[in-house]
Amino acid sequence: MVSRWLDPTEERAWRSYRRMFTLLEGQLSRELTAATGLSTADYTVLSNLVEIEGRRWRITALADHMQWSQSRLSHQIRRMEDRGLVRREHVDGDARGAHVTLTKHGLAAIREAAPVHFAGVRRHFIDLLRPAQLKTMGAIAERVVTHLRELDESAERVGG
Amino acid sequence: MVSRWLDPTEERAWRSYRRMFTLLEGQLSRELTAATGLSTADYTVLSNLVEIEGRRWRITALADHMQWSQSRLSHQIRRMEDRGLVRREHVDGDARGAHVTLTKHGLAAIREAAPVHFAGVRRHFIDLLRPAQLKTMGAIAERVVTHLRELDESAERVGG
DNA sequence: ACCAGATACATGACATGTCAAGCACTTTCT
DNA sequence: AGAAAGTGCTTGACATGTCATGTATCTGGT
Repeated sequence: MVSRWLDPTEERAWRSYRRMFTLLEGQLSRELTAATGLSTADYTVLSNLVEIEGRRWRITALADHMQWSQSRLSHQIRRMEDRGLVRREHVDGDARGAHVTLTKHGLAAIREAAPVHFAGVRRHFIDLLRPAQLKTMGAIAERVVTHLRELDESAERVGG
Repeated sequence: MVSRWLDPTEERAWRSYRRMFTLLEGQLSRELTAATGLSTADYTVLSNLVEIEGRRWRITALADHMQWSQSRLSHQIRRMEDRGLVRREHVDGDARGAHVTLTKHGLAAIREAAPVHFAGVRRHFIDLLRPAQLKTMGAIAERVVTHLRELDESAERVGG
């Protein structure tokens, strides 16, 4: 047998967490796409764009912020640009750089999609949980995120 | 502004949960691949195969169990078969069907990979949390999973 | 026995992600 | 100023996932 490196409570936490993620991700993504034609990736990019001053990001900064690889974002933006959701603009003072901004179409799309998205998050996650559970969920996730960030930083100091 | 469909506690729970997943998934997957050459998908398939009597699954049953689409599993198995990790076998009494089983190589691979995987899960997740948090994590995930299953079942009754 | 569906699985076309490399421009150091 | 190294972004090749469809087989009703 290969298992038994986790005790029952641990195994339950881990397995059900994984299963939750898979199912939840699928459900939200299906609902969003059915209602708006946007993929989760589209939605994430648009929602990041709409949430800042000027609605304009440097590509690398946005990739960092989203924890996406720079190349992933570059591909994604190309596809979204092809569909008229976003636009690249040149950056004053750095001819290498590029800004991404929303087009009118992109702005309309995110405004239509956001309620759908939040309704799903509420219905399939938030509203199922008691306030204390929500707090604990936040605490758990922040603990793990902090740990992984520290790991990443110390790896950077060592590796390069 | 588009946000404000979630209050601060809700938003913290949701956002940090998403961020946790992204980072954790990435970390575990990198560690596993670096140490063993297996992808997370490979690992999941192998670990499901090794955990049952006879180490043999019908493809559809395995796909169901893993919550994967049948076609996804079919593609995955083809690739793993090419690398000698699994093998398809015909099923007595149903010429349409196919079993998947581990090869010797696949069995060796999962035995080598499992400790690596569990060590990562421990280090980057389980051991960061207090017992009460683990319990709550389990309860949260089970609540969500139950809800999504019910949703799915009622959709099946209506849709098809 | 026969035919109309159901089932089990595979496959092709296409969307998306990763990794390594390529380009063009900038900065730094002398 | 000029070369080396760094930055910001794109790109191509390839791995992986989805969706629709294809193919073979099986089942149930007549």
